[in-house]
Amino acid sequence: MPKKAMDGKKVRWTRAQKLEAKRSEVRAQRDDRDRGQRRDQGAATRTDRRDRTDRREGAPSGRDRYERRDRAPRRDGEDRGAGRRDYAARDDRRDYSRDDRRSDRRWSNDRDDRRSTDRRDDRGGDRPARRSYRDDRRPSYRDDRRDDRRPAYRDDRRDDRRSSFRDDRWDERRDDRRPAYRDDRRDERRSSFRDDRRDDRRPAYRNDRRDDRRPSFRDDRSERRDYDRPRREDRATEPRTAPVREQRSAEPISLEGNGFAALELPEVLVERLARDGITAPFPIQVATIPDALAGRDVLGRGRTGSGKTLSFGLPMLTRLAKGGKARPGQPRAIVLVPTRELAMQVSDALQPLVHIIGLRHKLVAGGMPYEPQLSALERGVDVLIATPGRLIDLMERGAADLSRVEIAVLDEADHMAEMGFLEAIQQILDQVPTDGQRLLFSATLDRGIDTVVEQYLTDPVEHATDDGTASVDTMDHHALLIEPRYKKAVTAEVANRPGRTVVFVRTKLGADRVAGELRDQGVMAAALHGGLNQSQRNKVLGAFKDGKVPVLVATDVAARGIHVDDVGVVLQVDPPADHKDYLHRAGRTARAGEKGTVVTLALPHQRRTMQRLLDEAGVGTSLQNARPGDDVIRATGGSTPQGAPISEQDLQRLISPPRASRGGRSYGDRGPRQGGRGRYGDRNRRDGSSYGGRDRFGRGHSAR
DNA sequence: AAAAAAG
Repeated sequence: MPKKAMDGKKVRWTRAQKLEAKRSEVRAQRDDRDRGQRRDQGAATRTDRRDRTDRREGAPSGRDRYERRDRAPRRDGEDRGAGRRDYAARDDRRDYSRDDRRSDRRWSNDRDDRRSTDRRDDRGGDRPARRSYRDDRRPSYRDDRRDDRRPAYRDDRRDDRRSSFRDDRWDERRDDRRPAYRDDRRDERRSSFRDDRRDDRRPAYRNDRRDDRRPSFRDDRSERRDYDRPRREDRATEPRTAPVREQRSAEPISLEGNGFAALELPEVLVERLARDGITAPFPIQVATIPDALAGRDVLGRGRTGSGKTLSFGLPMLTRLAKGGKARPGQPRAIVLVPTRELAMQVSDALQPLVHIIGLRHKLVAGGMPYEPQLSALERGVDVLIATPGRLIDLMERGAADLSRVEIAVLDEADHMAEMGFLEAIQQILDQVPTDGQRLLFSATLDRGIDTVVEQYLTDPVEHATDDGTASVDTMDHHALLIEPRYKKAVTAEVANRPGRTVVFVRTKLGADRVAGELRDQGVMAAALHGGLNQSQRNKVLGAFKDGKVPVLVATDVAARGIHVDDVGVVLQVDPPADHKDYLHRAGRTARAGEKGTVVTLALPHQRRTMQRLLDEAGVGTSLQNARPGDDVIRATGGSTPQGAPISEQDLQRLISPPRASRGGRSYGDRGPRQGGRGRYGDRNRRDGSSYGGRDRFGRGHSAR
């Protein structure tokens, strides 16, 4: 790590940075032993990387040079945020307000222009010029970014990963008490893969596809398989006026008075939206679309359900359609989202628009087969909608090269800026050309989001369509103080209501447990959490969207972005961790102008935390005592459940109807099918039993 | 402290 001083400048570090440098050195030595002479290569690469960053962030002022040096170790260290934090914490910089910094950044970018201008005479220094993607600029990027850099990354990471892997296995070998669910997950995953591939189901799908879809996109779809289901359901629930196909082509669509047309979006897009009954843009769309169309970096805040997907989707597609063609392995835009469900939703929402404007998109996320994603990339894809893990994976495989990304979008950015995610996001965004457009959307604009904003956004326009607190006018908030012994009963009463209910719990185990308890009391409920394999997740979510399962018991996987209409009540069985989480969870109801109720349960020992949380969230309510049967609960529409216990098998039968039944049936005709479990009953039962095992385990705990 | 994201 002392190699860092290689550029000849004297380096001043804070203590923390020295420490980190020391650690890195130790790591490097260890790597040395492992890898022999590769080290040199790696060192050279590091310099390279730094060089590039300097170009982006560089500014001639002494202060800024200091800052750069100050930050340098970050690039090599594990924690890339560390340098910046230190910097922010330094006494002598306390007066250096955020605004100042921002204007500095703008300045530095101007300088960036000048540098390029020096190299190339024909470029103006103003933003539009900088934003253009010209062929002759590219080679320089490629030089910087490719070849020698990537291997270095790969080595680093692989090393880390390998060691952690080793530990894992080691643990397993000597430890019989290994966490149950880890094992479960691995099993499930494996079996799901096998299922995916083995596939006697495939023929049925293919028929299905041939029926109602145009052949030109068949390629793109060939991987759908399991993911097919929720997609359709999305489409069915998403625009409430879900038009039937024939209706669409029937009458010409008038763009008269169409709010989207007024935003100067291409007619094809406006028309396509109108066909789904989307003619009036939401406030956040009105606010952000013009700026995004103009190519500016946008920082958008809006409650989930406020239409953020279109806010970035429309301008993104419009700008992409204006020119250029995706080259193999080089997407022109990336949309990063924190969860797979969200990725699928975004992909679905954009799909008709992407296609109608003549572009190609691809969903790239974990838990899905690689091959379709690889081949789509190879063919060339304009928009990549991705979760960070798989995208990085593909980058490392050399399948995705981000050096020609013109537009980068971060959805639910506050979540992405959290510990553990941030690093991945940085790794990805570091690969994206610095002069591209960046759009950042989130329900809240803090939680360390500024790190990302400062690092990657240039002179962003900020649009917020609400004040960031809970909206009291469309949402009723109840906070109930209950005794522990009533918790189960109150939960069931609130959940036992007509319409959809989302129940939030803190842990995965808790989700399984509560869902089980609800079913025991005769309330049809299913758990959704990250411990389920992808196909289970899809099935559960699909069944919930279908209305087959009215109660979804979820961890915070579902807190953000999951878009289901008509969720009347959000019930928080476990209080959220902080007021942001409260708002995110609450955002699952009262979507798109509808009414909704948020009920939060708190136990006596949680009373004070809970009240503080309510205040912070800006919900104007306070805790009230409640027991089963109280009026408060009646007021939410809940009632004491009377039904007979629902078994695990009943649930499974409901959420994963026999596969064979799907072949040849049309869109609208997808109720539960009579006639038993069919040929694949066995498969279902096998899935179910592994799930049930965990469930019982969880319930056992709850008896305590 | 938990959850999410790569197998």
